[in-house]
Amino acid sequence: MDKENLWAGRTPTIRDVAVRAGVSIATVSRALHGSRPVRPDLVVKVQAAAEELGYRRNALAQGLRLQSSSTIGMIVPSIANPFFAACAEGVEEELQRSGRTLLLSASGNDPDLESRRLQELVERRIDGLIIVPCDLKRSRAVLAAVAERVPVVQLDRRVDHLDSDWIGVDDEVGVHLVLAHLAERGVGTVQFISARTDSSTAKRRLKAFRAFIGRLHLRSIADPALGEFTSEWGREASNRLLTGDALPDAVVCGDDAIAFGVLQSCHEAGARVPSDLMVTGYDDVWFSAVAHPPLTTVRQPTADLARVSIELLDRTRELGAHVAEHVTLQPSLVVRASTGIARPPGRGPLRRHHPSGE
Amino acid sequence: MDKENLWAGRTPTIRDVAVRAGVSIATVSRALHGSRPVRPDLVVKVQAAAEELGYRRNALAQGLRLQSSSTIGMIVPSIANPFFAACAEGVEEELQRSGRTLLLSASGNDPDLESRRLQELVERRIDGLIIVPCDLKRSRAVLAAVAERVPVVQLDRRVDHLDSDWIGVDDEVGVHLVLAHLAERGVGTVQFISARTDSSTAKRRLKAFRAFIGRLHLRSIADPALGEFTSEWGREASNRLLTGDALPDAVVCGDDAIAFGVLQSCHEAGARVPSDLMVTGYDDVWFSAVAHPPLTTVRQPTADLARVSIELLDRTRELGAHVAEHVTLQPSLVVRASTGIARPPGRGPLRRHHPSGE
DNA sequence: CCAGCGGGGGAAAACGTTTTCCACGTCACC
DNA sequence: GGTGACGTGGAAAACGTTTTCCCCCGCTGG
Repeated sequence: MDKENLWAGRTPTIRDVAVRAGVSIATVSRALHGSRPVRPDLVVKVQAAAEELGYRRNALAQGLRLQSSSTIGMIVPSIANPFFAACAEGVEEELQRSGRTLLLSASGNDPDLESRRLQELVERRIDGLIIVPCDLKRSRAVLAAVAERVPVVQLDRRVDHLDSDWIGVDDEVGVHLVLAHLAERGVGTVQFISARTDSSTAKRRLKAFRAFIGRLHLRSIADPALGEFTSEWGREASNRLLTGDALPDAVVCGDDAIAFGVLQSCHEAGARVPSDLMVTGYDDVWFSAVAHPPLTTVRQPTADLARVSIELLDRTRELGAHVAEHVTLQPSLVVRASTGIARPPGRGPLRRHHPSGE
Repeated sequence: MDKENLWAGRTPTIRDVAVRAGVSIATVSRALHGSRPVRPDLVVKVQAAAEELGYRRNALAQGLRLQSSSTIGMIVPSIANPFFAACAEGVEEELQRSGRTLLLSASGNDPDLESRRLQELVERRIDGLIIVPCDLKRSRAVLAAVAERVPVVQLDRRVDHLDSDWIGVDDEVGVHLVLAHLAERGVGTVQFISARTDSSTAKRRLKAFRAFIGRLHLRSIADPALGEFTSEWGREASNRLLTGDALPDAVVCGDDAIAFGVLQSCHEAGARVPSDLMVTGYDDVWFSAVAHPPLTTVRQPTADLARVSIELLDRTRELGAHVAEHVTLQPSLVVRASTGIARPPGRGPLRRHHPSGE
């Protein structure tokens, strides 16, 4: 087999199809897209020729001509963060329905990196941008510049004072759901462990926390511990807490990753969750359900977030520049064992199978 | 003067820069890329003009002309699976160094979907493809066709009988590490919970498991339970196991997600890990470290996998078609508490802080 | 002083599409 | 039977680059 040839061989173009079908390239284009009527027999011939040659449109050329790459760019702080991964997966899935593809970049929570990748995407002539801006302030300038050239939707997080579409969930409600639930469970004292307020979500959750504890007659035993949205930080902050001389009834975490760190720290220190200490997360990433104990957390509807992101993008595309739209979805509380009743003790001895007779 | 043109939202082209700098477009191109010497004063002028206009190259046009999109396509079964997410993040990071970007798609473990997304990527004229083929057999045909047009690297999984580069880790060694470790810890009986052998990794791990248990004097109490690489399946299989009338000393899981499901099931049934039952995972995704108990697992070096993938791609690009290369990296065992000694009991009563005086 | 050469700028030809024209038949209608 | 109208195919012009030529100019060496 002449693999050699094929490697060297040009991939077939619309011109090759035209020759083979004995028509002009214009006719080929029209036959394949139906953009104008073509005699039925020619359509058949063209399709046959395309099929035989294994013709595939060149999306670059098409994009150049059409001034639209049918490509959407997305920038998230980290792909490995399962919340963002879920959003990205949702977006990707949604895009496939309209034959578009996803250009995915990670900013690593670094505004400079973020800005560079943004430029990259603009150069690729993306038709729209979905971004989880990493920094409340420092992401603003570049993003503003980009927003003048291409439709932009901010997802989850947002920057200050930028007139751009945004889609996210209501952090006030989310935090309120958690705190109200804790209050109902008889919690008196809490500790908030979250991330520094560089991002809008961290900021809003903190603000909401401060606003609601008083109203719900909860008491914070110490200033909120603010670090990063990572399990390492959760572990560290929790360790500090557990070695301190006062323990709250519950630890409220800024996201699930932090909560995992807290849970681990509790296990290591021998603090039992929820009987000694309740723990809550935020995001409802898929494995918060299989944590030990399963985590009470605030669900953000990632599929909806993804869907609406694209709706907003498309609307902006149609309408042209218009007044920015802010869509706020409602979160829901997922109650699991980390704020529930301690699990019942094991039910009697386990039967064990031994290789050679008992 | 065509100030008119420069105005309305049109993003500036190389031609605009040329006009502003008072040179030809050829000179602009050369000045910006240094592809041929240009008089220093002109270089300065061009750069200034480009800067002032906010000029950004049009990657579509460039790609069309250069016959290379400086884009790499990647297809994984699911972005939400943290192992693949880690690989994708590694690839993305690596690509940025050479100014390329990542086109990421998810196949959802469906060969038909996979094939469609593959076509999409080919149309986008990706310079290379990194794929985790979802099905050992059914992914082959399309992939073979694509491999004739564009450099392909299979990552982690691979299809049968395809002459293409592959990079992954040695599953024999990985499984052996786990089993040898268990044997050393005095385990006599084991149960394997993994995924159906539609994928090469599932198949190889199963084969290795079967090959080594005998040699290490372990005994499998039942046929391996084969489902999917999900925590739901782990949970289900484990539930069946725990309600059966025989319990192994250890459960060996095909990946970490399964292991999480198993852990959860154990907690629910009151089986203590590792004292009643040891559990091992595979992949070492980031939160296996914060599971309860932290999971003993096989680490796959995702960053290396990503790096080598791209090296292979680039080499194929340089050399043209060449005999396929298979790179096998070595996994390592990460021993944690899920096969260790049960954690020491809590150290005395915890101090609790109460709102109003103790 | 002239021929040759080298340095460097510009015109123009691709790259593969889509779409606007234009041309050519055929038909219908007066 | 002439003349529009209509239906449909083809030529060609973009889209924004990079790069191959070609040309001009100044220098150098004989």
